[in-house]
Amino acid sequence: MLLGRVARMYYELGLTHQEIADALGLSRIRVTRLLAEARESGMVEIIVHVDESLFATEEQALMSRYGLRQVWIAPTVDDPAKAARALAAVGAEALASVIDKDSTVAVGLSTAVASVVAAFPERPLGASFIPITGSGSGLANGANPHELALALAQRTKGSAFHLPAPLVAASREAAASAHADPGVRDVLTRAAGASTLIAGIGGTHDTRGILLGSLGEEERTRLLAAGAVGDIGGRFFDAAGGAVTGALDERVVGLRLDELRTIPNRLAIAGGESKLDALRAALASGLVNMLVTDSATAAALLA
Amino acid sequence: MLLGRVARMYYELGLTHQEIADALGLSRIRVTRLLAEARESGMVEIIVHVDESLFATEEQALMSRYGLRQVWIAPTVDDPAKAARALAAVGAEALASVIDKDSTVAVGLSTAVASVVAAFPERPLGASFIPITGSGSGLANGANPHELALALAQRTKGSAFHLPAPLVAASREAAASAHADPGVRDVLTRAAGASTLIAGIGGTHDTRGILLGSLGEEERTRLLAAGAVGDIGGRFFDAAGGAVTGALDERVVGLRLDELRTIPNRLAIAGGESKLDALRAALASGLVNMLVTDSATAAALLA
DNA sequence: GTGTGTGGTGTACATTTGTTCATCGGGCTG
DNA sequence: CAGCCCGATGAACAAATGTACACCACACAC
Repeated sequence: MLLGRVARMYYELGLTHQEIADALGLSRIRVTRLLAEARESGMVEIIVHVDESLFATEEQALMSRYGLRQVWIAPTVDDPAKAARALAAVGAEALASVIDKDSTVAVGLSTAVASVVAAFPERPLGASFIPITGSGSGLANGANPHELALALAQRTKGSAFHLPAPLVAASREAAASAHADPGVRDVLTRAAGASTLIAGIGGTHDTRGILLGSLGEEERTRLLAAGAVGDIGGRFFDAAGGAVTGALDERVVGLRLDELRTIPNRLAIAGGESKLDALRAALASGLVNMLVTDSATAAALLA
Repeated sequence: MLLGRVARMYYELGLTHQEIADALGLSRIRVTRLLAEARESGMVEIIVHVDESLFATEEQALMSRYGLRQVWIAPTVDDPAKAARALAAVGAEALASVIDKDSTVAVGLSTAVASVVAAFPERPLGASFIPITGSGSGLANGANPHELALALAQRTKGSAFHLPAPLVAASREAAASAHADPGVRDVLTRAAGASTLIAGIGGTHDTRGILLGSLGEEERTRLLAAGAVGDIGGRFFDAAGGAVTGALDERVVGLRLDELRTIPNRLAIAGGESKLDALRAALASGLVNMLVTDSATAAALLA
C-alpha cells in the first residue's frame, strides 16, 4: 500500500525521494528503501521496447557454429562485480524465457547460477526446481543447490525439491550409500527427467570454483592429469566432453554427465577467460545446447 | 538502435552511464541524453502495478459531492514547479484514459493544459484536437491553443485543427467578423461537437492567468464587479456558473459556455488556492464533469 | 537482570545522475 | 567569403540516489 503510493509518486509523477518523504512524513532513506523493495518485488516493471538483442549477430554465429538452440550474450564490463551482475541479468532473462509452469528445472551448483537466482524477478511461473547435486557442508550460504532451487521456487511461486546428501561424500562407499537412499534416488531420478537444466560450468584454470576451491592440491593435479578441462555439477569432463572418472568422481553425489544429457534443454551460464576451454568442450560435445555468456567470451569462442 | 542498446544496458543490466559509455565508446553525458530520449520516446516504459489510485477515497468523495464522472488527484507538493509537473502527469494520465482514436478533443487554453501537453507520452491514439479559442498574439510560446492541439496531435499521431483568429479581438466588431469567417465558424462548430473537452480554469484572485494577466486594471475590476469568479477559455462565469457578459466577452473569439456544455466529457485541470472559488462554481454548476486537481485543493473542495 | 542477536532506522559519505554553460563545427544566407 | 544560426558536444557543477555504518528498541535465551 505504502509501497504503491511511493512507487507511483516516484515513477509516474517524477517526484524526488525527498519530496515523497516530505509529503508522506517519512525519512528520505525510507523512501529510497521502499522504492528498492518495489522494484525487487516486481511491483515496478521497466520494459525496454526493443525487439532485437544486443548482440544478435554474435548470438546467431554461436548458435550455428556449435549447433546450439539458443544463445544470450551480455556485454563484457571491466568491473568483475558488475560483469557478474550483467551476466546474471541476462541469465535470468534467458531462464525466464525457457521455462513455464509445466517445466521441471534441474538446477546446477555454481556461482553463476547463484547470481542468476539472485537476479531472477518475482514472477508466478510456477515451475518445479530440482537440485542435481548434494549440498556442500561448510559452504558459504547461497551456494547450496537446494537453496538455489528453493529461492527459484519462491520467486516463481513454484515448488522445490531437496537432495539430502553431501556434494562430495567422505568416501566412495559413503557416496554409494547416499545414492542408495530412496529419497536421494527419487530426487535424482526426477532431476534426470527434468525438461530443463540450468548450470554453471567450472573451469580448471583457477581455484575459485566452488568445488575446485575446496579440493586439495593433490586431487587437483590428478584431475588435470586425467585431462579435465571443466565440470558441471561436480562432474568433470575432458576436451572431448568425456567424463573424467576416478576417486573424486566416485565420491560425488549427483547426476552423471550421461544422465544430464538426457535433459532436453541444457542451459549453461559461464563467462570469462578461465572458462574458455571448459566452454569449448561442453559446447562442441553437445553437453549443453543453450548458452549465456559475455561478449568477450563469445568472441573468443567464435575465433 | 544505439538508443535501444543503451536503454537495455541501463535498465535491464543495471550498468551505470559511465560503464555503458566506456563499453560503447561514447561520453557519459551522451549516454545520459540517450537514456532521456529513450524514456521520452516511450521506448522505455515503466509500469507500477497498483490498481487503486493514490487518493481513491477523496476522488470518490468529490465524484459524489459534485456529481462528477471521474476525478484524478495528484499529491500536493511544496515546490510549485514540481507541483505543476505532478498535476500535469496525472492530467496526462487522465486525458489518455478518456480519449481514444475516435475522440475529437476540444482543447482549452491555460498553463495547466500546456503542461499536460508537455507531460503527455508519445502514444499512437490517433485522436483529433481542436482549439476552442483563438490565439493570443504576443503570448509566450507554448501558450497558444493551436500549438497545444498540434503538440497533442503529434504525440498521439492524430490530427489538429487551427483556429485562425485572435483570442481577444480589438473590438466587438472585429470579434464578430472573425466569428463570421467561414473557416473560424467551421472549426468552432467542430469544437462544439467534440466528444471531450480538456481545459484549465482561470481564477480571478491573482493576475497570473494567461488571459487575466493581459487585461488592464479597469477591465479586471469590471469583471469582478460583474461577479466573475473564473473563466474557461476566456469565458468568465460567476459563482452560480452563469456567463458574465460585457465588453470583454464580446471581444473574445471562441466557444461560449453554453456551447461548451454540449460537449459530453468536460475535463478541467486546476489546482491551488487561487482557483478554489472558480472550481467550486464550475463543479457545482456542472460546467465541467471531470476533474484533475491536487490533494490540498481536493480537501478544500470537500470541506 | 544481563547478554545477544535481529530488524529497522537515520547519519554521513560516496557514487551516480542531471543540468547549465561555453565551445565547436557545419550549413545556410546575404 | 564573412557572418550567423543551429544543433551537437563535453566540462564543470549541482542535485539526487545509493550504501556503509552506527545506533536503538525489542525479543529471546540464559
